[in-house]
Amino acid sequence: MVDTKRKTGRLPKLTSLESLGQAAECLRTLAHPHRLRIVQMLLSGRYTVGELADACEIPSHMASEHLRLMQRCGFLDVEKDGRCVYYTIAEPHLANIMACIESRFGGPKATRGGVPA
Amino acid sequence: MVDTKRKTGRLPKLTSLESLGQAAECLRTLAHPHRLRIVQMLLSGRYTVGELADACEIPSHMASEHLRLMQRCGFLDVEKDGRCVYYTIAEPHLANIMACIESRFGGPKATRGGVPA
DNA sequence: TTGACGTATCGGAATATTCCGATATGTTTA
DNA sequence: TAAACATATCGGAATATTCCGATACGTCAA
Repeated sequence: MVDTKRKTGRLPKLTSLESLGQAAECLRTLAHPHRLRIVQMLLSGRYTVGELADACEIPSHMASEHLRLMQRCGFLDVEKDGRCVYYTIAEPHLANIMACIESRFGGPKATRGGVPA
Repeated sequence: MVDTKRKTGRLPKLTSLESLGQAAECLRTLAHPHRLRIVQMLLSGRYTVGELADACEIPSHMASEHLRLMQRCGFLDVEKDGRCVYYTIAEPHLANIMACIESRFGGPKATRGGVPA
């Protein structure tokens, strides 16, 4: 049996497992190099599917799938203009998380496993 | 062909896809409710495998697997004492990312999809 | 209308992840 | 020594993810 009160009183304030499940879902949605680049692009303005696909060096129908995924979980908004579709950031917390990521992985050089100089 | 200079000069400073790949790997490692809870616990001190397993309401051999995963990618450090194994945070950036996550999902109530009141 | 273009969707193969039971290792106590 | 304990590892089933080709949809120009 799980004994959660074996040593009560010393535990930190824990986020509920349900909320952590939602957080994990969001992190999984973000956890892809092309989707991270898309978010990084969109944090500086709006772009079309084709522009984002070029920036990620992938065919546009794959960019479209990534964008749909991120839109469905509330990260992005859509705006149609003629035959172009513009995506924008909808979830403001993405700026914070991206800042965390860039502070650790930001440099153009990889610095694999170490802290950027 | 990918034409990256179709509209030069307006792109934001982009992190290399290689670095974003590493970032995505780290995010995937973090993207699990039990692992998030483990990190949240360890940010307040050191705990044994059994204590972390109890906090996650999982059998300890599963906590052990999560811990090994996070240790292998440099998130955690290990310290043996008798027959107990204590884990601690090794990657200081985890505090930042966890703060981002808590600012969005922090409340004990789920507030599914909305911002905590 | 036709054709080109930008975007979106579908189906399937390859791969990765999660979870669990069984079992193994090392440590302490009797 | 044997037994109990804490932790770790292995093998496999169920599930999820990623990627790709093919194709469909809506819009615009000729």
